Amino acid sequence: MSFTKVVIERETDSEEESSSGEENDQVDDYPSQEEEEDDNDQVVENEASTTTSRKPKTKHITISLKKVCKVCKRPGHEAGFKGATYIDCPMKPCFLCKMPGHTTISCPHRVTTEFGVIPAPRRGTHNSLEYVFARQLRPCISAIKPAVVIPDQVNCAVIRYHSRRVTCLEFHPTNNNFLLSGDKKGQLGVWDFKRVHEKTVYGNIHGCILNNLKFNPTNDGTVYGASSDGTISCTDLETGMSMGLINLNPNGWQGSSSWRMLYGLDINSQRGNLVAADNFGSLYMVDMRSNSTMGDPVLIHKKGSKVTGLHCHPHQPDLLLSCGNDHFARIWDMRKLEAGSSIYDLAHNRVVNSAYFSPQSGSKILTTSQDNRLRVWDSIFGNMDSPSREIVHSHDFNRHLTPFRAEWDPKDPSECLVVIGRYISENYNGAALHPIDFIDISTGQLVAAVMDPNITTISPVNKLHPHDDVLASGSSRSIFIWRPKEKFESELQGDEKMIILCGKGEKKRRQSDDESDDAIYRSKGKSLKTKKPSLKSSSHGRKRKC
DNA sequence: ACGGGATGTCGCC
DNA sequence: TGGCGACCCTCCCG
Repeated sequence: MSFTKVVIERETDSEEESSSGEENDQVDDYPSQEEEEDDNDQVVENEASTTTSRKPKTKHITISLKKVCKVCKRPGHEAGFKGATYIDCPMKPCFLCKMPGHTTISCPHRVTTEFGVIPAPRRGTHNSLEYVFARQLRPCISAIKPAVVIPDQVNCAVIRYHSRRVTCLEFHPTNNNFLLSGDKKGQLGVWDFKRVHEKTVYGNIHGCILNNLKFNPTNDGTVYGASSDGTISCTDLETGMSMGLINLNPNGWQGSSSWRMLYGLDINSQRGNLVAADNFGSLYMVDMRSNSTMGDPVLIHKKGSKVTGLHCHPHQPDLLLSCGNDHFARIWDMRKLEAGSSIYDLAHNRVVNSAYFSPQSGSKILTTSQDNRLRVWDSIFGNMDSPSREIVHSHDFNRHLTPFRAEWDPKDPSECLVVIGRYISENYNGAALHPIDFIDISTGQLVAAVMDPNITTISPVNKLHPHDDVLASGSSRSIFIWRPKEKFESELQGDEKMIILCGKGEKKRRQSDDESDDAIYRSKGKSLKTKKPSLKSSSHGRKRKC
């Protein structure tokens, strides 16, 4: 192991070294004497003695510019990006599966097409019913699984659409080309991605993070939003006029310990209720006919902990699913909602970012937890005491990123395909890219990892279209629409894409809210004549059918 | 090109 | 139980 060595000459006259502390500063407080000896003491000592004997009046400080690990500050190894490949610190547990003894590079879960699956232990699974299921039914299920087309090419995009990072996306339920987006600032974007220049951002609805958006099932011209400003809004998409349904901070800012934020949001159309939950563990219900709150808030997660998500069962109006920072996802009967009365508590090792019933039958639950695992809980064939499957996948918590949430494909009748962005990057031809992963939860296999060489940021927010083969992804402040390559080519005649670049900076955006900053580029497969993001056709995007 | 800032969660005291 | 500091493969801006 050889490190660069630099010798600094310093005039000291006859004076003794004033303080060792100063010297320590120069060598960056590290390494300590003992470890210095351990590593390459010989060189250091020789250097010091020869230099001092040659020039007695000059004190030489030998600095070994040891490449110190950026993560653990120890010498002998390096961590961080080497080109487009990230080298893990060997002192830390694997960044992917969180187990000690190896790094991400050598993690057995890294190649998720082959591994990545831990079948969770299931008690009492050796009965005859289980045997019959495994022997006779399971092969049929995989055989009838329909071919799924993966949207793998960027079709159009709005670069820097929002002035802060995107936090949620929602497709319009009936108008297939409309995408709504929320951001960290509380702004609501309405974009017609078929006529890409038709986009609006409403900035006066919420004061901070727009955490969730849900359409009104009886009037799809209005959308509800839950925000960290403590309000639930109901906004008319045409006018941008908004009405508040709940305000948990009517007295304004009284300090962070009392400020309430709303995260989870869903609509129970059969019961005519809107449910929302806050960062103190409470659930609120609103009657959508009268827009009035119903009853008192109910504590559904640990007191003082954030409820990160809510989801109503697609068929059974009495079932509600919640998840939170107390490491649990819980199933509730809405007819008797009271603290501690949950039907099931689904335990996780870390914070649960999201929990969703499967979109068609509602018989499965998909959870995303910050322990880098997706879990599937099966209410028909599984035991709700433990997940029927755990899938190791990189979607860690990072305070600067919108939390990752694995989402079902609403069009997949077999309820197997889910989409989720990936945190750790992969080296694709010298670029560190963060793919959006499509995973088959019945096998744990990675079906596709889609990426574009121009999207170098992480895409934590992803939504699959309810009817079409379209994926919307939110990456930093930009929004991308992905479509399958075949469709893309037949419908758009070649590689044509529409890319909109919004204003360069926030300052500019603030000064003029008109579209003058925007530039629209049309691309026919060739690279754009601009240094701005060009979104050239990607040769990296992989597409497979499952 | 580099450095600062924003700021969730968790473990420790 | 509450406050504080460490964690972190971010991302944007000056």
